[in-house]
Amino acid sequence: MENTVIEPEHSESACKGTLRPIRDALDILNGKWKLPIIVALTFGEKRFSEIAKEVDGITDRMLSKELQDLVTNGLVQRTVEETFPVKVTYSLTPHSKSLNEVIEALRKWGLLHKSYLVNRDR
Amino acid sequence: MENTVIEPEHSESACKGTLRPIRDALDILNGKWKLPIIVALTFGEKRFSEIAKEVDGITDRMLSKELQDLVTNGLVQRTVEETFPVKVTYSLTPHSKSLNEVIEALRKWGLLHKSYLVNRDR
DNA sequence: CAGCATCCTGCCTGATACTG
DNA sequence: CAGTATCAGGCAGGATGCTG
Repeated sequence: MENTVIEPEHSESACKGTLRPIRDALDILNGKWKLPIIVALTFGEKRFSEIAKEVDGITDRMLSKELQDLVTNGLVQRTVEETFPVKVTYSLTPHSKSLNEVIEALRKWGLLHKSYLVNRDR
Repeated sequence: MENTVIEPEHSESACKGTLRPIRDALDILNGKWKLPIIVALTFGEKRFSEIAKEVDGITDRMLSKELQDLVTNGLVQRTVEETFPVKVTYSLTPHSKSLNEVIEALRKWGLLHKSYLVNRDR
């Protein structure tokens, strides 16, 4: 039988159990750009250059790399239309829609924290 | 609660407006450790070494640095008891409680994503 | 337009040792 | 116990230029 590694009564274990999924999530969403890219795509499918325009300060190199990561992790879909010139569009996958809650929570907290700082430093 | 109306004609502006608070939040919560530290503290105030034990893999140096950041940003409170040896405890500030929603959303998404990967790779 | 190659820099991070 | 000092490595991320 498997060792049951989880003892619910120990708060330390409870803490670590809570931590694991959070670390998992942070590992996928790590870095400065992934969430901003996803947010840009929540407004609809976009082309490479359109995303670059929306996400302030990102370079082509970073955008390229981050998009690859996102595709690999099933968060973004890449579609190539064989026109000329080739038209490549990126869009969110159904699975990435599940990030809405995370994004909304972050957005709200960003606003809250800003107003907190204003009040504190006044 | 009022619907923050999104003007259809300026979808680019709407996107960037949404992006700013998210970038703000990510700037505060950046790095590998800040959220895990905060989560560890949601289970109650803790001493330096206790946090180090809960947050897997963190070094003293990192913990020290990150705690300073968190104190600076008003998310963590540092309390010194002048006993001998000195006892230092860290706890969340009321303001950092507002991160609960973010943390919960991340945790849920971490679990969701893991099950997504399992299904996909099977 | 889409996106990769190259180069470069700073920061994140780790390991070890040390103080009050 | 609660950190800080120092040294060092690696990788994220920025700037620029080039290809199909």
